[in-house]
Amino acid sequence: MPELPEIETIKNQLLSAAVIGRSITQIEVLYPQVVAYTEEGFEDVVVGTSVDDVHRKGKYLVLGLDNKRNIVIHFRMNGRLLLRERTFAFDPYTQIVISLDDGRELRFGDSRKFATVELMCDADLKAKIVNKLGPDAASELDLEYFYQVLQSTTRPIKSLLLDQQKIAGIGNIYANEALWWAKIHPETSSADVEKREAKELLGAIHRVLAESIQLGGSSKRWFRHIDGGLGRYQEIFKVYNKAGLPCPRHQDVLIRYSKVGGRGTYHCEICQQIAKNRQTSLIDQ
DNA sequence: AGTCGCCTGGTA
DNA sequence: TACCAGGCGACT
Repeated sequence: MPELPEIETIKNQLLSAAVIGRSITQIEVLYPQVVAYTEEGFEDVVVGTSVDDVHRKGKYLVLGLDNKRNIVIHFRMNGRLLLRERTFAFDPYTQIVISLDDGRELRFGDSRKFATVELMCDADLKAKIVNKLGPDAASELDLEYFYQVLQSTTRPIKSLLLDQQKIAGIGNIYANEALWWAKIHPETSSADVEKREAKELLGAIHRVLAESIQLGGSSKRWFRHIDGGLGRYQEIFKVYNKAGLPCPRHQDVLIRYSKVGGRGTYHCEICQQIAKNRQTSLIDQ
C-alpha cells in the first residue's frame, strides 16, 4: 500500500508524537519472518538504545537509534505502523512490537506478510538501501535529472515512474494520478516525452505527492495513520480505481482500465493520448 | 518484457 | 469462485 505520501505521513506523525528521545525497553517479534535481515541479534542491539532520528527515503521508513543502528521498515502492500498505549487492545496483524519507555508501543504488522523490518548499521543503510534508490520524488527530483532519465529509455513512462532505482517513492496510485494531471498516456515511450511535457509531469508528481501528504495519504484499503485513522487522498482520486467512471475533464468519457508492465493502469483516452512517436513516423514513411 | 512467488483479504 | 490488490525481486 504505502507509497511516498503514506510513509511521509507516518514519519510526520511519529515526529509530532515525540518518539524521538524515547528509549526502547523491549522488542517482541510475533512473526519472525517479518525480520528480513539483521547484522546482529535484533533484540540485543536495540533494547536499551533510544530513537534519535526518524526519516524517510522513497518508500522506506528509517528509525535511527543512538548506537548507529537503524530499524528500516518497508511496508510493501499492506504494512501498518501504529503507536499505541501499552494497555490499548491488541491490533490484528501485529508482527513486531517495540516498547518505549513512556508506556507506548510501536506496533508493526502486515496482513499479507510481505512487509519487512531490518536492522542495519549506518554504512549498510547507505550501501544496501539509499545508494540503490534514485532521488526522492518529493524532495530530490529536479527537471534536469528527470528529463535525462526520460531520454535514456523507451520504456513506457508509467513503468519508469515506478522504477525505484530511477526515482524513489512513486507507486501505482501516484503514477496513475500524475500522468492524468500531466495529460500523458501511461504507455508513452519515455524518450518521446518532450521537455515541456517532462516539466508538466514533474509538476504533476510534486503536486499529487504534496496534496496527498496534506490529506494524510490514501487509505484505499489498508493504510492507517499511527493512531489508526484514515488518510483522505482517496476522496480526490481522479483516475485511480475509477474504471468505468467519467473522466473529471470529460463527463461523457469513461476512465479505462488496462495493464502496463503488469500493473493496473487507469487513464482517459481523450486527455491522455500517446504522443506521435518516432517509430510510427518511420513506418508512415 | 512478461510471469511468478510471496500471502491474505475484499469484492464482483 | 475467481480475480484483484498502495511492492518488489527472481526467474525465463
